[in-house]
Amino acid sequence: MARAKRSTKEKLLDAAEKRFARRGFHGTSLREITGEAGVDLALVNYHFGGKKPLFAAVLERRGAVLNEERLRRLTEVRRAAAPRPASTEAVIGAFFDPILDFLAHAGPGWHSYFSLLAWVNNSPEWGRRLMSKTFNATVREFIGALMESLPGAAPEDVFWGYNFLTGALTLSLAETGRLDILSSGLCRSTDVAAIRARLGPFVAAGLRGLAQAGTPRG
Amino acid sequence: MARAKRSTKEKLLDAAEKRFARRGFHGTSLREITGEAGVDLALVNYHFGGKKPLFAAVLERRGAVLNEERLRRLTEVRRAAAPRPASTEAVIGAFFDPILDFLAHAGPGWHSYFSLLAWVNNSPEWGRRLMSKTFNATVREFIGALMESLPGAAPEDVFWGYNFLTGALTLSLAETGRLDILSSGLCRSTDVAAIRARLGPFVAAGLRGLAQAGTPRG
DNA sequence: AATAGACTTCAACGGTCGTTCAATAACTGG
DNA sequence: CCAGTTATTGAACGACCGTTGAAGTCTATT
Repeated sequence: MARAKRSTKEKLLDAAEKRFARRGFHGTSLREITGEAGVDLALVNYHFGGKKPLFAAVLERRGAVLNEERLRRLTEVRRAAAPRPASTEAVIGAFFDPILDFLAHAGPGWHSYFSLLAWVNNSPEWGRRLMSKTFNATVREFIGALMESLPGAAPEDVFWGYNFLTGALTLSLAETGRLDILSSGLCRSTDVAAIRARLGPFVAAGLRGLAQAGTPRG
Repeated sequence: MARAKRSTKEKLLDAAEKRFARRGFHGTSLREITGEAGVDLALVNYHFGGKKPLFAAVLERRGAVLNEERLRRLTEVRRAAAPRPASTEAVIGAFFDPILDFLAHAGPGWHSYFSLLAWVNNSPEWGRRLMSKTFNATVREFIGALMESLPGAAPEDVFWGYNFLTGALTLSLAETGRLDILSSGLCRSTDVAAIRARLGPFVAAGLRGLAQAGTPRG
């Protein structure tokens, strides 16, 4: 075994990530989490200080990794295009591809994490504070890059475009299985390659369409 | 008072709709709901048979109204375009406009309902069964109409396009307030007119882009 | 080996949950 | 007005919740 033993904290984070992703914050009990982690109930409070801090820690752990990778790719596509601004497609790729790469090649933890992220992003209860705290700085960078890639587009249109973009991404990550039923099995919610092939073109075309439709208005 | 007194069932549905929309199924207690409704706790079980049946009834009540209005408009745009298929924009309008009209001109109940719908749609726990039961028949009609409006598009692309479309809609309905923060107040999550002006153009362009990008693949 | 500190265990606390049931009240058709 | 149904009340049930504190174990340093 080359792998070091997982610490108690990591066991708890992994188990919490998995359970929170499936049933949300209120639908998951600490006894479920500690049971799955094989760890005593009281250790949640010892290591994290409570249920809510544990939830926040789950979101933060991979969120930091995701932010770093996204910014790395954004810098890359910007440098490749300099001195012109990066294209809309390239910016979108830097935003989506880290997620899709982690989903395709990393462990099942990322699967749960993105499912949880989809849940949080649509939650009025958590979406505002928690998402903003972890992701706002990075997202603002990307929105800025999108504005540069769409000269003449109204800022409001780009903000709303980002909202639609992340909504489309979010529902794809939630893996509710509904698309499977709707398409009678033709499409599968878990098909990362299918998302990769389609989500980018969809939102790039959407953003351009929105920018063009919006310009004459202003 | 021209309005008839609300029945106990309606009071419970209204209160449950409001509370479930804000904190989800597990985050809302029956005592909260009955307290807000001003009725006795035991009446939930008397009238609905339990918490889960109440939740399903909340989803079903306005879902039936929404389905009816959507299908009415779909029939209308199809007849107006006959014998040619309805345009992608017209089909999308028949799908979105009932929601936006209810939001803009009907009572606050619809507001809570759509927020709840956004929550359910992204939930792995409820999204599959409950959404499918109430909405699949109608949604299949719309997907069929979208396919007719995009001749040559691969069915898989249209199914995925619908997934992105409904994801973008869903996040807009969730009203998490995150867009307000991201845009420093420039955009407001609750601005129905802003959604109406942008969501249609965005997804129409996205669907066309997806269909065009997909065709050479097949 | 002794000691200090970090970690883990166990049992229990008060509180809230969804649900149930017998009783009472309100309504309705005769 | 009465009988029979429907609706409402109030209290209570057992189960599970998040959190706590005291006691025990492990680890590293002296």
